[in-house]
Amino acid sequence: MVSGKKSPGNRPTLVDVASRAGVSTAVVSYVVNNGPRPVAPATRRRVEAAITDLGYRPNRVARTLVSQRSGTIGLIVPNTTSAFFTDLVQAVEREAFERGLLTFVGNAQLDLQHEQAYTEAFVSAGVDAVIVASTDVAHPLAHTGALDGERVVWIHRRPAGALGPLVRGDDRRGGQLATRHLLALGHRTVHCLAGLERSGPVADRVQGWADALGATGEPEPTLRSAYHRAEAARVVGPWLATLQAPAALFVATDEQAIGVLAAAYEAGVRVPHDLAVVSFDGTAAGAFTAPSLTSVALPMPAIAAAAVGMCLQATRGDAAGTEQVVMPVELVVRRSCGAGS
Amino acid sequence: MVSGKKSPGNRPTLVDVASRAGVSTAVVSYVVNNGPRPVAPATRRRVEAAITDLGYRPNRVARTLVSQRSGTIGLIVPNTTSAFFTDLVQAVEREAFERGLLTFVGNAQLDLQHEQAYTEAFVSAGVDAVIVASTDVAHPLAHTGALDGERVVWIHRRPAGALGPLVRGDDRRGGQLATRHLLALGHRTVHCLAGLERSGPVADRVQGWADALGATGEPEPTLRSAYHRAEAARVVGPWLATLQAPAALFVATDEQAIGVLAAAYEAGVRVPHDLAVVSFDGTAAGAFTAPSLTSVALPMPAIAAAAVGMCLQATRGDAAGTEQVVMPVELVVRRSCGAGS
DNA sequence: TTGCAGAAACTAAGCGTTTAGAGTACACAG
DNA sequence: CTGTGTACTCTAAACGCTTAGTTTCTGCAA
Repeated sequence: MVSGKKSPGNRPTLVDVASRAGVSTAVVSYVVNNGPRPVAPATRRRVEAAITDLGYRPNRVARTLVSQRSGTIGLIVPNTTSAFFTDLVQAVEREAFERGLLTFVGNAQLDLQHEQAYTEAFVSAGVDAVIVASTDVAHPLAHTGALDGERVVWIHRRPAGALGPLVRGDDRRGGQLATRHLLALGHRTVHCLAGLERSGPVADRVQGWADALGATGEPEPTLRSAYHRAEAARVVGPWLATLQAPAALFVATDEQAIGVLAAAYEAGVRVPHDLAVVSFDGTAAGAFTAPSLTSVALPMPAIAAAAVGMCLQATRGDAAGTEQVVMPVELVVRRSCGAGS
Repeated sequence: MVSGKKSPGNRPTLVDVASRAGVSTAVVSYVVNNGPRPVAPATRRRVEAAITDLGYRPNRVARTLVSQRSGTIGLIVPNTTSAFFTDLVQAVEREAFERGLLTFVGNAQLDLQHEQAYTEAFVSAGVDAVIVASTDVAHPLAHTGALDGERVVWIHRRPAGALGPLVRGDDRRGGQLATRHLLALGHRTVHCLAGLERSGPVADRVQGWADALGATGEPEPTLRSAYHRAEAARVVGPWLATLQAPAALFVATDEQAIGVLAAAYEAGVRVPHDLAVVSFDGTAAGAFTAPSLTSVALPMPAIAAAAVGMCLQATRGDAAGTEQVVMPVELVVRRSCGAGS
């Protein structure tokens, strides 16, 4: 260690740039940030030259510490592998990057403990906001106040008692759309594979299904399964064995529909010939199943844009606690319903 | 603003805890970190009480700034949606969380500019290491020295001239395994859908295919496509139209195989009856296609564990620049090859 | 020449931690 | 009673950056 202050391998800092350009660190900061104060053109050029020469890159950590803004957001999803969340992560991360934000991704693994752990970890990591697609039950942090003063944007559903804007799709209308489409194709009735809970976005879709069937009271879906393909396949298998073809089935999520397709293939049930299927989400995965899925599509890029936009809005803790954006849905017709081109 | 120092909404800091416990911040730090110095049991209890009362959570940002360790890693993948990388992100993030690390995910969008931007952003965000599954071409930062002194772990392939340990699967052997399996099933020959490049992990798989066929010289696959399902479907479509059934096809990645299955369905080519398919990666997605994919599986959890482990190892810049871990592969037999149970 | 405004640059106080170095208090041997 | 450990605890200097508050320097009017 002969060198003066620090081992030469270290990244250059503001001080290095300042001394090389013969100015104070303040000036360097001003030019780096196109700062709050003006810098003379000649000085600016000298600083820029020093920055280039040294290969200086601002240290986000230090910047975050003092400015209280990190340029990062956290995204928490129930899992990373199901079709919908894969698309969501992709869309959010992309949108964020375009706006100069880095994304932390947290996989709650369908577990509230994890969801909580991630939320806290992200906050302590200084994220400017966290986007939560909550596991479909009451969010544990909504009540503890651990989120107070933090900017939280909810996607899909906002747990009871939680604060922060919500971005969601028009689930009920989507359910109607899907069901009516199958009805219009000549099916006398439409079955439904729903999720496990009685409320929340997926329940709304099921409600839409019931609406279209003219049902009243609490809808009772034909089948229920957790939101992953394996479980959906398992649940639908026995049902397929006793199927009176032709039949029609509305599946509440693409993820489950992928399981249904797999089970149908195994059971020798031909889709759409014996069983017409329409699902919900409009995921990328659904476009390349065999057969491809007719699905009610959520405008994922718009959802991501809205959510990320809300992360940037105003300062934390503003009163807009109950803001809500409902995104329009659209039926994308492919093969699985039997009407595909 | 009547309150003493700061608005009460702010999170408590070390100073708050210290003053409430009647100790210095150093002591608080020692108990929080089970620190480098001992703390008397009674004092420790007082500090712990203060922490609980105040709901204190250490600020990762400040901690990172001084300790130069952030407890975060960055993961950069060419895209987030294809089957393999979905599984990789999932596995790495999970492994990291279990070791107390947070994960930044960067989607290079198959673009080197993005890959570079993410790498720099992650480094400036203070990640302890970055795991890169590089877009399959020369990595732009490998040469600029921008990564010097940073801990980088490569997955899948290490660009020429790059430093840092590599974790990869036994691609060539996997290609042999897949091809031999099809041969053993009675096929006289096996076709191959490869990737676009002539070298790298996927090229190794193709080499394995050629090995099994007893070919010599540079292997010439039947078809080539980019690594996404849409492109694979497009490329394989015309070929399917002229297919002499029964035939056998080795597809270099699950992602492409999903496209092949979709195209086959569209073309009325029955898999495995008319076309036996074996692919490579062993992704979760491949288990629920119709038909399910027989695939050479990479041990994803082990790969993630190895990669994350290497992130933690030693300090940055150690000499282990060319370390390499080759993971064993295993043929998972399902339906698409025609031998499935 | 003096005074003053405005522009540009500098100084220094943090942001919330970690951690060497420097006490302090007490127990016990001499 | 003094000297020397031992066992904690405290003080204060970073970490790299942002940004008020202040100073310095010009140019120009009077």
